[in-house]
Amino acid sequence: MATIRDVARLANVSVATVSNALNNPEKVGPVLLARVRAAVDKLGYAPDAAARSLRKGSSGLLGMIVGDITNPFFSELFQAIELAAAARGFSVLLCNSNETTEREEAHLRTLRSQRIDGLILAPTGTASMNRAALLAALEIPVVLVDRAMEGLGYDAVVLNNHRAAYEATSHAIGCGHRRIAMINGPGAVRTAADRLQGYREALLAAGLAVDPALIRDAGFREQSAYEAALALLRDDHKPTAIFTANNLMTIGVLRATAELGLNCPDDISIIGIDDLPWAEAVSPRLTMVAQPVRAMGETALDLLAQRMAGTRLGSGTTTVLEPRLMVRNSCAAPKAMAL
Amino acid sequence: MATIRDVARLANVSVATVSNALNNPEKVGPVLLARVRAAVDKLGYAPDAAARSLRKGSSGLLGMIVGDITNPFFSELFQAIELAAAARGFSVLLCNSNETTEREEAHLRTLRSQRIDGLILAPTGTASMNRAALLAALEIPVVLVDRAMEGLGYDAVVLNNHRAAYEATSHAIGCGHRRIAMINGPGAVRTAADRLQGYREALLAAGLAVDPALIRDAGFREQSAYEAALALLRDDHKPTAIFTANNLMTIGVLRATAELGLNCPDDISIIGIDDLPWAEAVSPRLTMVAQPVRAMGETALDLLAQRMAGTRLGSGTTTVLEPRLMVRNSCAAPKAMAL
DNA sequence: AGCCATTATTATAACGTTTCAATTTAGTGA
DNA sequence: TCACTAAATTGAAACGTTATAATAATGGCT
Repeated sequence: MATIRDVARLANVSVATVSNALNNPEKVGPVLLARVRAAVDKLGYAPDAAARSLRKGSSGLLGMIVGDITNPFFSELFQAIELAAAARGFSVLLCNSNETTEREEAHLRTLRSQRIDGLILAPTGTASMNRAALLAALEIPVVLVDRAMEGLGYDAVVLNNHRAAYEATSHAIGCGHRRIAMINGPGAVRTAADRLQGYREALLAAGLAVDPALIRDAGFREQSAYEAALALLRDDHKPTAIFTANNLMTIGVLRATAELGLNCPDDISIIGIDDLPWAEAVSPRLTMVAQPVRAMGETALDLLAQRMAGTRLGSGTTTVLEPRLMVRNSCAAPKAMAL
Repeated sequence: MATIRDVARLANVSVATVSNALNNPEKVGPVLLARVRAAVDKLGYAPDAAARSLRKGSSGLLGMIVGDITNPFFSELFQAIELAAAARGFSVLLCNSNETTEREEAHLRTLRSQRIDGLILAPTGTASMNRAALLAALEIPVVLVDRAMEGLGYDAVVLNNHRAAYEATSHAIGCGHRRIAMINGPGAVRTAADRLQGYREALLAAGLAVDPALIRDAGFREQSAYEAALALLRDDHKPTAIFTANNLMTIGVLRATAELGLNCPDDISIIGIDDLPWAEAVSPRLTMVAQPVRAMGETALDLLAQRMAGTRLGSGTTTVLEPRLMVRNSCAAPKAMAL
């Protein structure tokens, strides 16, 4: 593999000139520039990122940690972020924490060794002292996505979770539902807490009571949501609609209704947060509250870039993005509606 | 950020000893070992990957290029590969080519600069001279996944595409179908060609004619598959079953049938290659031919590791993995069957 | 023509590791 | 106790860049 010295020799210039020709073309004369470029082409020279990183003190690498890349929300988010990063000359090291704190911390360690210039973190679960320490040890800008973490001073980009839940619940109410169950994430997670609050307020605003029996914590997991939905739907006094707080849990609920042979939306209405790429492909088409995933990724990367460039200072702020209700067919008027 | 010198100073040993303590613990005495470890802990020292890479000539980084990380097949594949790589001490730089050759080549270039130690490539589209040159310039082991590329001498891990299509088609025939359409990828891609061949042979083996009007090329894309299905289903002499050659196209077909108000499987049966995480969640549950994604990732990484370690030599070979038919409900006996 | 102010070019010192060869220390047998 | 071998420790070179400071070349003015 050709080095910068080979290029310099071939172009008959100094290595400094080659470096300049590549990084500050305006600083080198036209004839040498041409000679260097020709030599670079002929040798197929590609600068060694490690050497550059060592000398410059910055690697051109960003880290991104997500809980589950298999989740369409995260894979779309990564797609948006990688695109935005590439446009700015950064590569992204994607890490899958599998929703466990250990792997998240392990990844944090390797990212530190890689001397990443910035980190996009979708924190798994709840706060952890250890994690906070590892993040601080990174000594680089961090932007949180999807879930904010209070008190650490990081920028964050999150959905207006309250509004998302409020709109979903209101839509169900508008369809004529009175008993609306909510399958939520763990109460300790801020995102889940906000969504619960939005659900409650929508109910209250419509003059409906909040029935604790209709609120289940399924930890944002599909299997638990499946079980919760099964329990809910087997109950004598079952709900006419189920509102799920994320895409995985929506799938779990779908599975439960299919298994029970229930027809949606005739027997049970379903509405969830997080749009799915195939929401329009199934019957009934799924009514969902979509997150602006692309905008989320772009905003996060923008914030990160500003921090890295030093054009943004001070304590982090939380950017709140608005959800969009995608009205389709899975949430409709209950068939056997008691008027 | 602490360097190895800081550790050496604190532990009162030479930098060489610190390096050895970290990389070849057996080569350093117990008391110094302990001193070094204590110092490392106290300083929170993490070796600089760039410096190490520069000196050792290997980066500990693997590259992985996929066409669309949003596709569940690829995100599961990445998950498996990242896990296997981490177990061997490698990090993975994931690149999304968005199915375009330009971005794929751009990624190839940055991966080269990063001096990755190995590459997992899911090549987009057909062969390209330029790509072949870029790959060769990498001068590192490459393992192809999902699609083999003939004549370049790389190892590859692929599905037994012929068998997958054969089984899918046979299953449809077994259900009583006689007019089975196939929505396929571009004929120029080996994967698509093999699947077509499997479809044909299954038909022939059952004594059925191959009707060219029932075979459509939708380029492995959802939208094209949607359009193809629409055309197919509006025809007077329409098929009773549709076989799709990948997951995206299955979604497209689903959308088309939903739009036409057709009931699956009563009006139209559907069977496709690539399982989907939500195949059991929708009604009807989708009958699909699953790829052994996890095994694929592990095999690919294994091959790559062997090449990198130099324990595997010679020209590359293609490992063929077997599909698994997941019989569910979307492919059933045609209702109005002309006997 | 001669001087000064730019502008182009270059030599060289880092950056933080690993590794080789050299040195020191410890251990053995006579 | 001494030579000799093996094991432990270390000094210093090298990896391929970039950036700084120094030098060389250019051009504009009197």
